[in-house]
Parts: sequence; structure tokens; C-alpha cells
Amino acid sequence: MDYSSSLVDISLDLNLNPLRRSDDGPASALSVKKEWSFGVPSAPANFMGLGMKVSSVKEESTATETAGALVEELNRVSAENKKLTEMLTVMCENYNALRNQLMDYMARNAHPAEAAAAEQEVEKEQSPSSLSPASSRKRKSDSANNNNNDNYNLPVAANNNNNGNSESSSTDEESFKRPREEVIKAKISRVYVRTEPSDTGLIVKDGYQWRKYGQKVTRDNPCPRAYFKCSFAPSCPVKKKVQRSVEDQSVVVATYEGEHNHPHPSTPEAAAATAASSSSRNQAIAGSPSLTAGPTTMTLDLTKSKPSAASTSARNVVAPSPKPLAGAVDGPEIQQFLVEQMATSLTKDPNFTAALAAAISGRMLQQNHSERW
DNA sequence: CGGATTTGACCGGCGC
DNA sequence: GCGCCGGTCAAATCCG
Repeated sequence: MDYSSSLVDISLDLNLNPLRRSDDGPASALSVKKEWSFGVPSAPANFMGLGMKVSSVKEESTATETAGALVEELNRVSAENKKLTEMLTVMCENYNALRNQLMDYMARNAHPAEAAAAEQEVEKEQSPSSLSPASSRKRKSDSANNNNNDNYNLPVAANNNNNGNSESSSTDEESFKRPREEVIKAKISRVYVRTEPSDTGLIVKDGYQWRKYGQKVTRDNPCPRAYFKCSFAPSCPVKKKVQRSVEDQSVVVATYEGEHNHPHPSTPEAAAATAASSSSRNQAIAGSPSLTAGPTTMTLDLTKSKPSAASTSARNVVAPSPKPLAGAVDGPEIQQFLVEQMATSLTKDPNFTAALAAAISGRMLQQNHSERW
């Protein structure tokens, strides 16, 4: 399966840089549209000129009207593109979470000894040589903290090691320490997001709510690294680090550690849970700009055909909950079915296919561009 | 006024 | 043992 490629570069590269236009890549109608819409900094002037040319025999007021409409259209399409970028970001994170879970389950089902090896493979793929040594370094207090909190995190470990009971004896803790650390490592994923050059912030919209708890300038990168915890903390242990890439500062690298143990905030279940929990949190979630559009259309529909998969509702995919999924995935054919269902659901979604096409076209253009250098 | 963010201090691992 | 460095804490500050 190609699902082993865990370092997912989801930078849409929707041609933020108008210079790439000069490349004569295979431009579909879609990619042309996206290119057109993302020449944000220079486009308005260009379109003004275009409008004037077209209406050279008409009155000047008509020309400005045309230009105004074009600019308006430009803004609209730009907003649409931004939305698609957010959607893909959210989906990629969900995909990562689900893939990790599936791999864990498969590895453990195959052979306990092979499980660790498989996880180390994942880690190897997810931690290219560019990853600074410090990011893989684990502090003693961290692992201790994770051991203490594993009743709400690390579904695989909870399933296989101690049935989710974190209050086991100290000897249990000792015996499970090593595999757990490997699981923790395997939950690290990195996401690359291309931002507008003018955007200097360190915000990666993935649909979840994050609370910033620190910022640091690291040695190998002049850009500061921001540290975030999931706003559902301490019940949700997920952290993320966001830092601009050294090579291309328009690219933001988000490193996620751990898995969310709650539904994605955009899902109805999460919304209901949130509404029941606290009003302040409600406010924060309602304020998230990416919640209204993407995830609702990106929800995987796994409830349709097979009864065995019916228990694996879409919410389990969006925010994996170990027990129902583990119960549903009973064999290779079921796993195959799940994969097929995921693919079908994704390809049926016009928004996803449009975003994917734009991303691919952008990536191809960039590759052509880099090959010429 | 309460929650989110900022930022300097602090902690612990690692290399010398 | 010491200094460096990444990561975290928590008081101060900001903001809606």
C-alpha cells in the first residue's frame, strides 16, 4: 500500500507565486483557474489593465465597473482556494491519524515482535535526516507524564497493554514502558503548509483548537518555533510545534505529537459534546474559521454497505476511537474494504478532487520549475 | 473579567 | 561539572 508514505506533504502550492506562470506545465482548466486566482499581489493591477483594454471603446466608467467585478471575483476565488487548502489540511491530519491506527493494528495482529519494527519504520519515514536531533529527544518527565496519562491517550497501547487501565501497579508500568515509548514516537507526524508570503504568523488551520504555551528561537532556524497544546488539554495530550521552514519561509512546518482522543471539533458529535461541556469552549470553537466549510464535506461515509463496518461511523474516522475501529477491522478483506470506502468517499467529493487537482498541478509546476534549476 | 497569548525563567538531557 | 539547547512553566499582559 502506498499508505506507508507517512510524511505527507500537503502543501497545496496553489501557485501563490505568480512567477510560476512562466512554466508551461500541463495546465488543466482547473489549474488555470487556480493560478489566475492566486496571483493576489499583482493580479488586481493586471486585471485593471485587462479591463481597460477590453473596454477601450467604451466609457471609462464601464471599464472600472468591469475591473471592479473582476477584482471581486478574484477575491471570491481566493477565498475559495483558501478554504480548500484548509479542507485538505484537516483531511490529511485525519488521514494520518487513521493510517497510524490501522498500521498499529495490522502490525500487532501480524506479530507482536513485528509491531515494534513496523512502528520504527514509520518513525524512520516520518523523521527524515533534516529533523533536528532535539525534536526526537524525549525528556524523562515527558515519558513519565505520558505514562500517567495513558488512560486518555495512546489507544493502541490502551487496547493491547493494559486494557486502558492507567492505574496499574508500578510493575505494570515498568513492563510497558518500552513499547509505549515506541508508540509515542510513531504518533509524530509532520505537515507542510504553504502560506502567503505576506503571512508571517505561525498559524496552521487544521480544524482543531490550539492553545499556545511557548515560543522559542532554535539554533538551526532563525524563525521562532511556536508550541501549541490542544485546547482540550489536559484531557487531550496532543501537541504541535509550528515553525517556518529554513529553506522556504513561505512554508510552515507543523509537527504533531500524539493523537486527539476526542472527535474533530467540526463533527456533530463534537459539537454536541462541546455544547454540553462549557460555554467558553463553545465560543472558541465557533470562532474557528475552518469549521464551517471543509470537514463536513470531507466526512468519510463508512456506514453504507457492510454491517460490520456500520459500527465504524464517520466520526471514528475523523477522530479515531480505538475500540469501535478495532472491532470493525477483523481481517484483510475488511481492511481492504475500509481502504476502498475511503478512496470512494474521497473521490466522490468534488471539493476534494478539485483541491487535489489544483495541488497536483501546482506540485507538477513546481517540480518542472526546480528541475530546470 | 475571563480566556488567550507573550515572554523570561527554569528544567533536564546531552556533549565536551 | 559546565554550558548549550530544546521544551515547558507561569506571571504578566493583551484582548474581546
